[in-house]
Amino acid sequence: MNELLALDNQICFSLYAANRAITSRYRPLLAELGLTYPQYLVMLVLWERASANQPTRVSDLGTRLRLDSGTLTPLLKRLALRGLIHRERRQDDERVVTISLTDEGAGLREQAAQVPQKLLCGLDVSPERLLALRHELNAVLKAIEAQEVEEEPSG
Amino acid sequence: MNELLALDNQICFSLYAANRAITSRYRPLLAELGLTYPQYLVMLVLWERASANQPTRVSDLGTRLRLDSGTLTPLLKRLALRGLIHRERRQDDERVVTISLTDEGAGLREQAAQVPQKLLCGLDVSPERLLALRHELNAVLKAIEAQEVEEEPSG
DNA sequence: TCAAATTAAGTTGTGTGCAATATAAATGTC
DNA sequence: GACATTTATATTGCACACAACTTAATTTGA
Repeated sequence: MNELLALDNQICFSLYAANRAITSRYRPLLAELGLTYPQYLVMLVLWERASANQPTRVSDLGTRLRLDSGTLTPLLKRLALRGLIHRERRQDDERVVTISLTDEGAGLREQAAQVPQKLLCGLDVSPERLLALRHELNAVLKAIEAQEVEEEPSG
Repeated sequence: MNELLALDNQICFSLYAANRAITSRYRPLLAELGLTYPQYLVMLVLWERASANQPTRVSDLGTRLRLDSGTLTPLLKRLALRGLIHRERRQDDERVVTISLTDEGAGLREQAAQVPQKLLCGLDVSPERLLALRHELNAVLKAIEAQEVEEEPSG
């Protein structure tokens, strides 16, 4: 009876289960917008950067979302197929693909603005508590990522 | 600049990123055992139930891990192929498949017992803080799942 | 008792994640 | 200026997740 191995004592399982549970709450709301959850995250980044007039490369999305091209390339192709974004090779550096919003993609933001409230209302956890949880998660994320840099001192 | 839509203000993104970050820390440790992360979770449940002499059905794993047969069936086939488990249709109810550990599967527990410590040491977050985070995550998970039952009162 | 409903697991198809590798363009170096 | 190195993205292959559907066995109930 190794207590350390008990499923309920694994922080990783709590994260795993909570993440999937939250995602499953988003799914029907995002389906109304015709988006999957990772596609929604990509759109959030694009909306954010567009309103700051920042052009966005595939690698910018990767850095922000911690995703590589193996995930992003097909996802972006689907968003392009849906008419929400443009993918364009940059003239002065043909290695780079620039992602920009179409009018439809930019317009979708208004509908998306409803999503966070819709999700929170009906969830029996106070906003303060969620805020605290978010801060804790970010701290753990930071600690893990700091460790990764530490272990690859390939400078 | 809709603050509600800012990526950094999305609890869901913190969960998503932290979950993948933690999982990526597990990956090399579990690779030594020849397990993926979801396979590890299944083994945790099997070890736990075996030490309590509880037989385990596919649906027991599904309930505990919140996974359906579409995920579990192929995963369990891979574990069986690896020689860690047996899959057997129950005699008295042929709809049910019982999962049991092979000797090798049971023996793997000793190696797995090293995993949690290995993961925690090197992570610059205090155990107390992780414990608090786990409790918070479980509370949110419970709130979400309570809501699901509430919305499907199909009794 | 026997057809309808329910239950348990399996199958199929789509969309991630991620490792490994490939391709092509730019950069650095001699 | 030719060649090795680096950089940015794309491709391939595998393993989840999950919705939708199928199959087969059991239970229910008129």
